[in-house]
Amino acid sequence: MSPYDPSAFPPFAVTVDLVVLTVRRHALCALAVRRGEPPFQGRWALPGGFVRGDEDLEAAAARELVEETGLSAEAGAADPQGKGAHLEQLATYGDPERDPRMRVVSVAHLVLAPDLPAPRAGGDAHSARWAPVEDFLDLTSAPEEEPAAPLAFDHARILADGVERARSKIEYSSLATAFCPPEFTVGELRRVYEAVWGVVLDPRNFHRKVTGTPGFLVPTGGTTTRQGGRPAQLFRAGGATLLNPPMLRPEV
Amino acid sequence: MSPYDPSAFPPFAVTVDLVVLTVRRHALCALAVRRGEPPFQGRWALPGGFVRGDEDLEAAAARELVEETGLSAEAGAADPQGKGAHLEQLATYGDPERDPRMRVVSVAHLVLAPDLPAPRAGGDAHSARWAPVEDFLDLTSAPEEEPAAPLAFDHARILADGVERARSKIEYSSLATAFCPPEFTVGELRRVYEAVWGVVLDPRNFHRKVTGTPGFLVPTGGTTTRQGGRPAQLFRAGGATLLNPPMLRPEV
DNA sequence: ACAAAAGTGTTGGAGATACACCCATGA
DNA sequence: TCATGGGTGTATCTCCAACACTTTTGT
Repeated sequence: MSPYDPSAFPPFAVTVDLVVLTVRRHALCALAVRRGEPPFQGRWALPGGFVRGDEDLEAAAARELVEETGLSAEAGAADPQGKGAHLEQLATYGDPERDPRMRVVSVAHLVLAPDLPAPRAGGDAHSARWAPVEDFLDLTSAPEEEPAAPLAFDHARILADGVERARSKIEYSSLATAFCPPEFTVGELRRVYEAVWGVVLDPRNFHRKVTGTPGFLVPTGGTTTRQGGRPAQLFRAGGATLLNPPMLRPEV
Repeated sequence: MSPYDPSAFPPFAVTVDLVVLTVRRHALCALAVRRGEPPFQGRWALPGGFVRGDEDLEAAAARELVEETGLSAEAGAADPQGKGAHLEQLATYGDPERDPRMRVVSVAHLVLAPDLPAPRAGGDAHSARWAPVEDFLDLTSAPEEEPAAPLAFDHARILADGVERARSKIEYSSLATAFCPPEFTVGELRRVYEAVWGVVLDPRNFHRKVTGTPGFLVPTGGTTTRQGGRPAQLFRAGGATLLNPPMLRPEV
């Protein structure tokens, strides 16, 4: 079986799919687009598209993100300037039956973004929406408004993997700041943790912990009262990417 | 840009590459095969091969593992029976220039195996060897015997990612047992941690910690003196996959 | 004045490190 | 008897959960 035997490397299509997460109204939400063509026409799906012949995987993910949401992304650690969203590779899905049209291998990417104005539906997408991840994952509970219904293809599985990655990664990295605007308060950061983990945290201990972790937060000097109550200090994300000690998720 | 426009999905070849790790003589070692054909003929590389047209990615990885090493693998958590090695997806590498012949996307997988007899070179591989991972990664230090030289393609990067994954995963999961034979002693498990992390651990505290973590180890009732000294209890891997509390890696 | 959110002090307990000490075997 | 590795006990230290309490705004 020489590697030059054409039958040894059957042709594949390679796509990128995006799990785009944000925190809105105290809930972890994912971006979904409505499919305009078969298969799964009219169903919700993750944004994504084909990788071009001369394009790196990460570049393809960043391009699709811009096309479908208008967001710019920066790979690697959350960028302290807040110019764009965090983007990282998630996992690759290649079940031979996952796309009825042909053999498609999809390299899923995870994007974490601050809360944004309504998503702009661009490119192929006929419409786009944010919805709480439970609407796509807990098919047992019936959501109030339009049920998000099962996602197309194997996208529910991909979304679940992305959510799990985000939940575990904010524990030992400073990635939670990727969900915040460039300047944010400790309370806003705490609400990110509470939404992503689905727990309530003690505000006092949380404050001490994050301000005491070296490199996590740097004060900007400003304050804000946008959450009401006593004015809160504003912070930017610090340079640290790994938190030591990690944030502790309350036991399941 | 309809998805049925042929130019929209240029053909890719999809391969799996394997980072196969084990602990031998108190060192973390990786499996490498010598390439029999260009490009990089004669150079060491990670084992791997093309994914077949009707084959799942994980199945392809397991098949390549058997073909090149004779090892059977079981996906997911380390199998308590010890019938095969642990296998999980690592990451996907798709730089357009990574293979000079054509556009190849490689889905790398991580395999953790107990120490084994000499690897059997099967399939395409002309020869195979275990070598300490430093021989492939620290190109500054000159190894004693044959220098392993830089690995072919982007395999040094893939190996580094696999090693990093193994190092962090044994911290919060029971995966270290995948490096041990089906029945093992606490001391043998400790030597796995020491080799993978490159540290020395206090045997007394380590013993207390692992035997006190629920679900990590289950005693078989037997004992052994194969390490010399006082007979040690034998254990199997317990059902737990996530360790709570995690093992703590001594600070860098 | 009151509600709401920010931030500080204090305390008790869980778990980690460091290390003294004992146990059971082979040579 | 000694070397070797296995295993237990115990003091000290660090960090965390819990919660009382003060501060500073908007209404």
